[in-house]
Amino acid sequence: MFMAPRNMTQAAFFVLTALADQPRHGYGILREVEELSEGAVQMRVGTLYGVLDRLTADALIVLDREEVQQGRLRRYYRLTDEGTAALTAEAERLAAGASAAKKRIAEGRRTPDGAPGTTGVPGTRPGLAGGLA
Amino acid sequence: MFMAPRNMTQAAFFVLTALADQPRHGYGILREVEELSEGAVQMRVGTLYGVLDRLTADALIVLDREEVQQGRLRRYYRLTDEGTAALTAEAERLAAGASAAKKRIAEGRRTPDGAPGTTGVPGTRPGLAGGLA
DNA sequence: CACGAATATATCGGCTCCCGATATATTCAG
DNA sequence: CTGAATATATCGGGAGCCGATATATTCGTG
Repeated sequence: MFMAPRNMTQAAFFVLTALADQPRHGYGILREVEELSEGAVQMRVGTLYGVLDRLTADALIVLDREEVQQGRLRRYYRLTDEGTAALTAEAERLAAGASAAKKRIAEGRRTPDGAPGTTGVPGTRPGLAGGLA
Repeated sequence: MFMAPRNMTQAAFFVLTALADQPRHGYGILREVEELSEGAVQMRVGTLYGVLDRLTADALIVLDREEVQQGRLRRYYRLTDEGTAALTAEAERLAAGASAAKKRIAEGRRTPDGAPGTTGVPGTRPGLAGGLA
């Protein structure tokens, strides 16, 4: 039976993003996530391997190859087609959610003396998929 | 000392978004989240009250008023200024993350025969705050 | 009138998942 | 030799989401 894909966690999202352009190994993912988020996201080692296991189990990533560089093992992972699709969908969902939030904040900022709660005329509801999906 | 705000959960984000334009009560938040996400997000009752408690404890929302409509109690919550700021910041973070992911997906889609792994020339790194923050 | 659905509140146990700490091993700089 | 960086992995605690459950009123249907 088909398992409904539960919401992707933020950690999983950033791991997939780090792997989007090329295969990377665990420690490299850690550095790349920090770099692409400009230091905003600092994923912990303890978080990474759990995420890696789950993404592998869900077939969103696969073990690409294993290399030995200067005596140190490097285990490279890469996105599957399914992983790329999932990342793309998640990116659109995030963008849509962010867009919807911004619109609503702007709505709430309008003159608070206009009989709040009584009118409620939505007219055009923004919604999530506003020009994105 | 300043508490570093731990990452906002998706449930918290959607509750704040639902409250962004006007105060709402618990059950109304549930319906509004489902509506604004076009059915994509169906928050559970068990999730809601935990989120509401945490957001209240973090002073991102406050109890606005209590009404009795047709014998049923309605407990309305509204955003605080801090809550609006947090939601705005989170919306920008989500948009930036989504944007970064899309760019990287596009990068990975380029001709895969160009000596992968050896070059690694970053050139212009997109980063998260690409024209957003 | 009885029943179910919708409205509206709230709690609890289980499960998933993130984080801090910890462990192991090699390379390189001081 | 020592410490930092690189690189792997595991474990326990705690936070947070979900399903189930409970209570109570209103309204529509039979």
